[in-house]
Amino acid sequence: MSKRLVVIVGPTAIGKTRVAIEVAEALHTEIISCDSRQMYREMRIGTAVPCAEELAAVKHHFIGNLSIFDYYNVSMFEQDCLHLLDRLFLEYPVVVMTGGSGLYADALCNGIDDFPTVDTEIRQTVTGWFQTEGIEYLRRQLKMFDPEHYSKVDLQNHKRIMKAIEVCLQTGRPYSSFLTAQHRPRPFEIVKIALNRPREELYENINRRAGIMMDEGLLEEVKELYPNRHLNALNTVGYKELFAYMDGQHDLDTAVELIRRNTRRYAKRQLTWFARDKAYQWMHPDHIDDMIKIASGKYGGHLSTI
RNA sequence: GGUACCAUAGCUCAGUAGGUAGAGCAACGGACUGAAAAUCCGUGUGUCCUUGGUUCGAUCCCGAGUGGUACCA
Repeated sequence: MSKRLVVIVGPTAIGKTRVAIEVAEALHTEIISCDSRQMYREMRIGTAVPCAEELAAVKHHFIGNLSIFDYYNVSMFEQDCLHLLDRLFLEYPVVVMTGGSGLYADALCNGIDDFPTVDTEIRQTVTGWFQTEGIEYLRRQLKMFDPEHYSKVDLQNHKRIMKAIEVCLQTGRPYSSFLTAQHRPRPFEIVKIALNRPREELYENINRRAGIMMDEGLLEEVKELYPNRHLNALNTVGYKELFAYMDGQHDLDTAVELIRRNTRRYAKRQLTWFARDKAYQWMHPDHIDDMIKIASGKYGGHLSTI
């Protein structure tokens, strides 16, 4: 019998946690989180991880499984998920995946090209080039190492250029030679659902949730993390704005407003990402019964797609 | 009730010696292959309060109205 992965994505604060839990409960299965920040156990309030009650209701994977000091990336997530699914599908015919990190979800659904992990020293070297020589220097290096990628990459985006150079240095091969963009077949069926609601409502949720996080003690969480604020994991909405407040760059009210604005912008970027994949069925988070039907493979009747 | 000032983008405001307008913030759209809640790119979205008048032409000048603010009563 064919196994099925039900992917439920959506912008931050849309209500994914509740939906995923209800669907997973109805199907008596477990949840895989695809959220690049909820993995860090030190970041709980600011990443809105499911509460203890929710975690007790349905077994969740990839929540609080890492430390902010750990190195982790999409490819590792892909592999970890595939291994986990091998195990879960022995027990369950259907597994639910939910989260807001579109790249992570896609890595599991479609696969991602392999290339060697880059040594820390090489990454530091390239980062140093950017800091001391600037982006134009990076562009010249990339043009030399990998003219093909140079012609395609966003030359304004230093991260993209740096990534490519790092791989070139690590392997002695052009970065573009690793890119196949091949869709990797998976030994299970994938059903994709994307949640959305009127923008105004989404923004109300986001604005309200920022206040709730502050009430729950986000500032205290951030204060504990302050000494490590330069770690990548902490370059995150909700944390960076409060670090800036602690540095005296603006007052607390301003910091909270910036968290709200930056979360809104993040939500828009997520929506743009998900919209590109036409396989997603867009649904309102309140239409859980329909989602359970889809998740169970029962497509009959009217579905409240939006 | 009287006098003065104001009315332009979602908000705060600038401006046009009369030729249908622009900043900041907010907002909107897009890209994305191992740091992705990251990173990067693009876009003014407007009955210039309403209505008469002067004018080839009014957001701008004049009158009236409406709404607001301040002061005097």
